[in-house]
Amino acid sequence: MGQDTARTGRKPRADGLRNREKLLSAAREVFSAGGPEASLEAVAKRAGVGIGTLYRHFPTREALFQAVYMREADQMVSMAESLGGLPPEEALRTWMRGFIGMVATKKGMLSALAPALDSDCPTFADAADRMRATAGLLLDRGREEGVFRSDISPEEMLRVFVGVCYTRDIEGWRDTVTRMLDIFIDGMTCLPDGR
Amino acid sequence: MGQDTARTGRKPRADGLRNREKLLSAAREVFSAGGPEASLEAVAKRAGVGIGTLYRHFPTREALFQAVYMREADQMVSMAESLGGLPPEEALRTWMRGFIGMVATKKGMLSALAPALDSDCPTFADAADRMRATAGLLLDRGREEGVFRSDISPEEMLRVFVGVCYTRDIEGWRDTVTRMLDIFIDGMTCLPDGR
DNA sequence: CTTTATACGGAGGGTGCCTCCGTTTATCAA
DNA sequence: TTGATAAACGGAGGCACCCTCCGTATAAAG
Repeated sequence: MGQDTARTGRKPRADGLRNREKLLSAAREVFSAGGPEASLEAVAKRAGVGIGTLYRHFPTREALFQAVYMREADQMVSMAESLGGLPPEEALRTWMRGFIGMVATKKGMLSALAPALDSDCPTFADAADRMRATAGLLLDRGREEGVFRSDISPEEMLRVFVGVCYTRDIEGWRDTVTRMLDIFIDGMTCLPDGR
Repeated sequence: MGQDTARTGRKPRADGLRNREKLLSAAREVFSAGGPEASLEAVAKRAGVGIGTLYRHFPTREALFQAVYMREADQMVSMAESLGGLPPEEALRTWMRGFIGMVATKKGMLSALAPALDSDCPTFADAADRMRATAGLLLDRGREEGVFRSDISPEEMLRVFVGVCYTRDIEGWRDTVTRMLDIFIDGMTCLPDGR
């Protein structure tokens, strides 16, 4: 849509913005119900919009994912900010649980997050950066106090979170995944006696 | 193919067996080159066989994956057996490295392994069982000696291995993944002082 | 009310999935 | 050998989805 809006200084068209919103909420519904590989044509239909319109707004499936779940990424960021009071390890574990909870409801999120970590599209690379920065903050705080080992980067930690969460679709998914990541964090902590 | 071979006691047809082999090696090549979502029609073509023949031998994409990578699963099993001499923790870490090495070359393997863990098709559930049993063996040995904690099942550990490996396609993938899983195993070990 | 930049919609060409069934062929028994 | 028959073959065809392209519609600006 407004690829030249900036160039000509015109106001963005109202119908364009409206359709964008319709598409986003349709996508949210469709991906929730049908999983992340639901058909894009179904999304367009649900939004009451032509398939061409969908593609103009979101040139790739991933672009749509990322737009849909950007909000969630922001929630993760602001949640981390509210964790400032806790001791680092507890903060990280709490954040990790929040992450899992987020994934638990929004099944499409992983499909958005994983590629977002590599994305070079500026808009979304930005969201990914905020996530990375957030994770980095939690890690650094712990490192300063000598709680976490230092041979792991924020990005790597995020990738592990994402990877372990991929294991979906089993009874007791949430408990299992939480336990697994708790074990991982155990491994990340330096013990008082030097490890 | 031989759905009634057993019933009528006829020898299985030679061309059937031949085509099965041709399909398997074609699949191996095509999946190596084009990734796990390469087209099945390409596989059939490469094997010099009709698409119908492919589907008769392997009714689903997963069935084909699993058949292709069954061999690799067996290698993992027999590798574990050769690790009997090592102390449990070292054995597990070595096996884990072997696992990563396997995934590093056969990119399609993950797509086979993950669903195989849930599969109810008897033939392949069997391969998955052997993997589970193997992992269980490594774990149990360690538990007896009080090296590993006991709140993790073989299956869960495998799922973590698989999940973390999903993080592909980055510079230094192999080192990163190895480091991450080493950290996970650190978390799995009980420290002498009680944790 | 015109002009024009924007956006819309969906037809259409392409690819891949999977099924179905007429044809071919390997095995077996006579 | 030679038929009979079970087993396997192959690819046409129906379907769903992907994505592009372009004629049409319409909101903003003057």
